[in-house]
Amino acid sequence: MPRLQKGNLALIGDATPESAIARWERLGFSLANCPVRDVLDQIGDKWSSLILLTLADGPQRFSQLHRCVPDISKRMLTQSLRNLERDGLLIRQVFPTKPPAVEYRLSPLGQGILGPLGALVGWAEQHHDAIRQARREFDIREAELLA
Amino acid sequence: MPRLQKGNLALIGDATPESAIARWERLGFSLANCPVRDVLDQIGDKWSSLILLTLADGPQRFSQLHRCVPDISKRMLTQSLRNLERDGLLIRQVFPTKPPAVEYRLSPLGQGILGPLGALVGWAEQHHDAIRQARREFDIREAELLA
DNA sequence: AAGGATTGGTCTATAATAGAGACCGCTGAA
DNA sequence: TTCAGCGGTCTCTATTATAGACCAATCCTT
Repeated sequence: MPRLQKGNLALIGDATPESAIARWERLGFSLANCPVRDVLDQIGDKWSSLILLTLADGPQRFSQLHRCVPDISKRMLTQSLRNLERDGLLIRQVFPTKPPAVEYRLSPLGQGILGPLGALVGWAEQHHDAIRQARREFDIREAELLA
Repeated sequence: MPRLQKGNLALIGDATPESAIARWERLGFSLANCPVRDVLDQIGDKWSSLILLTLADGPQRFSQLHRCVPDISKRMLTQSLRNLERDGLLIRQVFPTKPPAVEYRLSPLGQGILGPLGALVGWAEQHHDAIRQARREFDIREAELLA
């Protein structure tokens, strides 16, 4: 149920002349067709980006991935792999050996996302210290307010 | 509780000569100090990236943001803003008017993440159709298996 | 030949998290 | 007076994640 009704639209944009909705539309986030929410919500979850980065080094089998991403449960690994496969970012290939071996590897689409994803990871690494210091300072300020 | 004990470490790396742990270390994901998990888990949640992108256009007040990000609840908006503020990505400024006005704006750090984040959004926009088609095909294949 | 480990998962029970929406004191406008 | 908006907080419920048992088949060790 959308919280933003027609009746409110006229009221939007009190600080900027351009309305919020118009700004979203201009940026391509038309709610019904928003790549940010539709794509980033998937790969932005707790495990997907980790899996993609792990597969960057080459194909891996299920149990290998389970060991490579240490804290993930089998259930979440299965689920994340299914989502990534559904989005076409990786390919699941079953070898009919006994017992069957299952290999996961990046699709061309999945290879393609490594660029932007790597840039974000690079940024995170580069500013990790600054972020952690900001957290420490915030927590100190918060503790002072309670005291 | 980590699922990866010392006892298992010797068993890792059956397909590749390099062990999984060594690979993680080489990539900088030292578990205790992993920027991917420590940073991307925060900004990779459902709302934070949306908020950052909204603030890219300029400072916004609480209620403006609430209208700009249509489906978010006040609770989650407060929480997301607090997290982003704690990480030093945005600045919360209270104007002592009556009633007080609260303005949120990107910090220099927050401005900096717009680059990598924008690259990822750009990628998402560019490949949105391919992803949606992959999903359709996956769902069709799945339905066929059930039939 | 028995016991254990490994394969790729599924299933259930429980813990953590997200969301809906009521509520708050205060102010300005109708 | 009554209503809307401000910037939230609070509670209750619904959704989601996690831990961990379990599975059948196959191998290796003893």
